[in-house]
Amino acid sequence: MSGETGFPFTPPASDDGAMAGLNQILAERLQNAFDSLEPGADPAVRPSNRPGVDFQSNGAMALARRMSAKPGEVAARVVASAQLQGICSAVEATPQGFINLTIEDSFIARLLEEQVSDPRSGVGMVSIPKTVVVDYSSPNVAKEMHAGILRTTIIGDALCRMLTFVGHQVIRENHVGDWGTPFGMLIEHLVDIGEEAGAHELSVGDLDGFYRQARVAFDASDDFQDRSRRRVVMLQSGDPETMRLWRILVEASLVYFEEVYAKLGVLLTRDDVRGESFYNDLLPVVVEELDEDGMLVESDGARCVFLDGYTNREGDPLPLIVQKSDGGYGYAASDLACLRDRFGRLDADLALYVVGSPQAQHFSMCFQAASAAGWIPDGAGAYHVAFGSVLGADRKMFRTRAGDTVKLVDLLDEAVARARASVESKNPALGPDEREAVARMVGIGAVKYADLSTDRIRDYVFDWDRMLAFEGNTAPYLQYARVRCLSIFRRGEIDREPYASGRVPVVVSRPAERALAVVLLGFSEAVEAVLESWSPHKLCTYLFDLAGTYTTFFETCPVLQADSPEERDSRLVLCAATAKVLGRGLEVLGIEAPEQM
RNA sequence: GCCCUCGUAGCUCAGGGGAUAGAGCACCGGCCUCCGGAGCCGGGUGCGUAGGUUCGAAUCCUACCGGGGGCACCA
Repeated sequence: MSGETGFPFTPPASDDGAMAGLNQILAERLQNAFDSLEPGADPAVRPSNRPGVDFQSNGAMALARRMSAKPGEVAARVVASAQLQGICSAVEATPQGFINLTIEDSFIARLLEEQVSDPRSGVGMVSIPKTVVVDYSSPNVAKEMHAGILRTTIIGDALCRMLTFVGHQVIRENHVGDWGTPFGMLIEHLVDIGEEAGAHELSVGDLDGFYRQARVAFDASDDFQDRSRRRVVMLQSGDPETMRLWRILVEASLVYFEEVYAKLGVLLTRDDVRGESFYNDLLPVVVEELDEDGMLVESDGARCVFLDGYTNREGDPLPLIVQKSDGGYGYAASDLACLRDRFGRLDADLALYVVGSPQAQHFSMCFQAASAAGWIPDGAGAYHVAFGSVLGADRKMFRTRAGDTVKLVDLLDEAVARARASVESKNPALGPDEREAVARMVGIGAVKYADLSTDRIRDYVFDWDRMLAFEGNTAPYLQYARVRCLSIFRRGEIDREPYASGRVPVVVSRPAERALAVVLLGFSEAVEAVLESWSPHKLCTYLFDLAGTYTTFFETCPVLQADSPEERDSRLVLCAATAKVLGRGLEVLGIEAPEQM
């Protein structure tokens, strides 16, 4: 399996004995009943929006068609043989063939007690951990990290966290651009301004300034161009002095990257850096193996792989250029070497590429070529986790008012500054240290969540006011909802621990309590949904729904002033459980959540 | 020209074969001496167009329209 079409990978969750979601429990129970009519028939269990109904099974209608029977009768037969005692308080087969399922209150309560007792809030560990390589972020050495690097970094990081959470072995790969023809120019510029000045320039974080100056010198001087070209040759031949200068550039950039990653709060470290230079020695091997397989065709002096289904503007076959006519290697060679390395040396089961959608064709071709070359073993696969562009309010590429690309550090600093102002005005009682910490969590969280909460394939519109709002599907809203859950314990001077450990009985009687419990039980399935499609926004949608359901509960069900101690305790469990799920959900998205704000 | 992708309420977005398509913002009206008002309730002529598949289509297929992107040696 490869390419960007088709089902990406075996979904990792729920393949073990850990707690199953309600949906899954019902599906399993109904499966037997469906099997007795037609083995393997899909019960098609879905959440229901009918009043008083929790789930519905839609499988009887399709089955009735195949059996040439009446849908209502098939549904009735399923209902008659399904083992739902103790799980459902009401099961109704409608004449159209819907099966409406209402969960028994006590069953909900019992499951919730189990979930609360589980430190993982019901999200299981996979029984067969896979090795998943996640390629993300990939900034360029000696180039400023701009806002465009945000999406790959944030989405990739969230996926890494979730894969790790469910038990996979995750290998983060930061495919830093540290090699290629621009380095001739950059090194010569370093020589011109002196190493000390160069190091200073790079250390203050004005990487674009350095790059731009080099570019200007390159464009202005034939002599500089010649030197640059010669320098590229020296770099590629491993000239020691050139390599020393190159390392200065790389080192300065890596230090800078780590600063930005720390500010952003992502998992990437220096150990995850595997730049293009790493694959340098593998490029000739890639060419050789492709050649041995008879896959290489010379075209206009370049050595190419031609794949079915790809044509250029003229309708002629489009090559994947592995080796350019000048003997240099194209970036396809680098990505092919990368694939070969990840499935060969790293023994990956899955390689994810969190890269913008403009590169879809490139990856599609690379995956297909690597597959044809036999570098992707059976059962393994590569998948392009594509995403759309970040747009400004004008619907064009996100830029500063002056039209420049936005520096990532500036963007993050502004997010924190805006969050600080917001937190300051809304809770002046916070001490300065705490206020700063909260501002950081809220500001950075808002930026991340804005990026994660919409379908990654779409372009998204960057809007400070919307992402930092305390209303709507935002990080601050979720963080605040969690704070409200926690503040009840503080207000009541109640130790949270017993309520968050499953030792306190849960009773769901009021509709709002019941609704909240049912949503809480959907957490594991929300995580699964993300990993089935590499779409973090599905977890965001779930968390937003949870927060909204909690708010309704909070409005209609007094906790500290409940009618009885049992009711109060049960409601405290609901609060604790909501706080846990919100906290964990944000955590696996890579977003921190404060205790107070 | 070919390929990919997106098009859902005024705006920003969920929903991706199932019953009456949802949320936030904005706008209008109402509520609350109550655990954090950063609240709650009510208010809507909306699935780009046209066909097709299906018992059933916002969802799948085809064509078209509109936006974005890609299409030979930059990565």
